[in-house]
Amino acid sequence: MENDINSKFLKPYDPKETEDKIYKIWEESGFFNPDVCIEKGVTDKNAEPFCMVLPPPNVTGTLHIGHAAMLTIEDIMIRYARMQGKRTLWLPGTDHAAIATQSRVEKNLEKEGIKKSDLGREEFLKRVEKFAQDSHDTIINQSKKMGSSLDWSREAYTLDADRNLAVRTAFKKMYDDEIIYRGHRIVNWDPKGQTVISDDEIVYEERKAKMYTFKYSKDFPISISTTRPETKVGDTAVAVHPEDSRYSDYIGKTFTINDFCGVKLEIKIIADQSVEKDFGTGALGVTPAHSQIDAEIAQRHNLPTKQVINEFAKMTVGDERILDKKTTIAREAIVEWLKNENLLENEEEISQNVSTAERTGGIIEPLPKLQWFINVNKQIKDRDNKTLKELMLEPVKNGEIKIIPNNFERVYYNWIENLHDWCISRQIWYGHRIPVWYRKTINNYELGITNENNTEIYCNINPPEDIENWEQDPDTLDTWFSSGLWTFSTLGWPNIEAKDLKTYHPTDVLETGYDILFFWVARMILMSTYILGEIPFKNVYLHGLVRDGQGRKMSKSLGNALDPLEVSEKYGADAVRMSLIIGTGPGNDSRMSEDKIRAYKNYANKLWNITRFVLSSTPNIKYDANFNNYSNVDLELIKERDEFIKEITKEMDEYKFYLVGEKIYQYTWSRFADVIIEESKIILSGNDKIAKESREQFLFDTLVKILKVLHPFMPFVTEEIWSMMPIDNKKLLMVEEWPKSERP
RNA sequence: GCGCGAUUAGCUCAGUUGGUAGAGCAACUCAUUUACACUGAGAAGGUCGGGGGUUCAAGUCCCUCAUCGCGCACCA
Repeated sequence: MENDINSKFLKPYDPKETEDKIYKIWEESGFFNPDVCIEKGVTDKNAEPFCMVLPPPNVTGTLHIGHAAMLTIEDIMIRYARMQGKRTLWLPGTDHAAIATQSRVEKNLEKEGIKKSDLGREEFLKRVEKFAQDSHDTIINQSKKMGSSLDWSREAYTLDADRNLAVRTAFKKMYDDEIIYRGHRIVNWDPKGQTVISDDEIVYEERKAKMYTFKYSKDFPISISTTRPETKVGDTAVAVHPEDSRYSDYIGKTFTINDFCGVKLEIKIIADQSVEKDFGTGALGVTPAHSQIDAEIAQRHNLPTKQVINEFAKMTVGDERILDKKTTIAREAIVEWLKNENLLENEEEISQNVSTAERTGGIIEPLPKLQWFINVNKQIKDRDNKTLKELMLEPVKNGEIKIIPNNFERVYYNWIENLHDWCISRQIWYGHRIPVWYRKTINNYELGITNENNTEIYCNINPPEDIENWEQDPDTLDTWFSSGLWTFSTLGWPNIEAKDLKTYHPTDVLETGYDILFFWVARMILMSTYILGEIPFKNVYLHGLVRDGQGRKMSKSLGNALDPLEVSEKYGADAVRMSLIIGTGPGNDSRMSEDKIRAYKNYANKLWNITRFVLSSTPNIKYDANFNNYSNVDLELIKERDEFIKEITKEMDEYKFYLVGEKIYQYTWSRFADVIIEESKIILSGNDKIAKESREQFLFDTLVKILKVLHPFMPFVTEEIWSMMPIDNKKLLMVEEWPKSERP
């Protein structure tokens, strides 16, 4: 019987006509779900599991090209594992991204002239949820367009009911273990976002600033330097180095300054090791309420704390010159006053790092506030008296968790060494509400302001029964708290008997951008080792940023951003996937250009035409995967091909996808098409029946193998071609077996 | 200040345990309807950032300098 060549091959390959259709076939097959694979007999029920969780994209809009790169790398790993017969799960989800989402919606409302306070908490949250839902739908749709073989039946959201239960359960456990505590400390306050943020959410921006050197008063014996004169109205001490002979006579004395720009100061001279003799005047004005370092000094020396700046970055002391003025205005006023009083000794332009909030851009104001923290230095009984820091460090040090590329291991250690307690409470509305209730009393309860540690506290997974006597903490949790639980909250935890949890945790690979190594990867290790006593994943594969052709960051304002959907529409998702993979080693930034994508679109078509040639040259073939009557010439070619497959299989296992993609490209094009097919024309038109049959089988067999190894990279075109291959009893290509390099 | 990268063809990048410098893209010359013009053949293009060292042998290992990029810390 003659095999009819599909007439589709007479036209160039058209990804537009193909990709949506193919994705639908995959979805309807159910094979994205490992349970279905077992049910339908394509995966052995005792097969080794392989699991990845998708780093949940933020529901702040749409996917960018970086997401497309992430989806591609992960889909390659997943499809490869599935074709190797593993019980393969890739679990999707999205992230509520607390601050990021809330501030996006706030900005949108601002355009309509609406403030969130006008709406109130409930109404505002409805708006955020609507926005989040729309973003979610867009994101899911985009992920499908990229060909991601995610198990949609297990989709999760960091703020849905199951994840909320996980969050409350984790919080309660940490509270009971005294890992979570409430404390009055200097925190990073974002006046723009009106919330506290963690150290990791600070972005340093180098800016020019003026450093002023002056005395508090004419009689004061020591000059000090600062870039923030307005904070000096909150000074309670001047610190000098203990061995600084210039100032030793003054140590221990207290000076009263009756009028420092309208404010009375009591300044004690103290000696502290942390002061550098050679910096500035060698003397440091101590402002305990508005500097982390100063607060530490103040604590060591029992100094009073005097808050002079409020949550709106406005002054709370002084007279009309500074009272209620923004810090920047007050600064000018004080400098002006210093000049008039002849106290200013020096004014110098320096460059300094200004702390800004990652999401709002607001300049951070250190303020003393009562907040919730995770203690990273407390010894934990259930974990061999190790601290969270140690728990995070150990599995990476001893190789239980491998980071690829491994130079990031040192970066990780470096971060842990400098780690302070993690502030987890946020004064925003969109997020997991803190599962803590305070007893209402008549006079001592005002939310978050006068409320002190002596209030009766109830912390539990569920609210107290006599709820009318209690008020829940108004704050929500840092978004990374729920993200930290992601590897197991998505698999059924806190039900520790959940089948998925038992089967798939620890997960195999966590693939994500190196930019969230601390935010996310470290926090997952923290949560998993502490809560479950096991690592969250065995391998961490870090990818870099996708930049434009000139190496610049892609951004809307530069106009160089490539929209993954737009280019997929134009060149096909397969071409976009290939161009995102090739030339991209782990941990390195990569470059993207339309030229590159176009090249891989041509490749898809090349493969299409190779198929056309092979099928039209073998019209009577009865493909036999175990054919053994090969000519000597063909045996040589088989040897070479199988060597090639062996090599790329090894490289797949070493996560060198950028290499494998390129090698398959080269083998198919430069070797198979340009040389082998050209030579075949002579053999196929000749009279040697044996040689002809051998060559037909070889061409067909090699095409089959190319389709298989290429499938993880270019799933759409390979599946489409596969569907038209005259092969008996074939499955979908996505669940076919990855070729073995050894011949029987 | 501490740490991490990078520097190889015009551009983007590979380069395994040290063993005759590789690929893609671009540009150049030729072929002209071929399975495929979303094509084929060919040629060109490199003191591997500089200097020093180890070695029979260094793009690769060691030291040093330079330039670029990044992270963390400091930021009186």
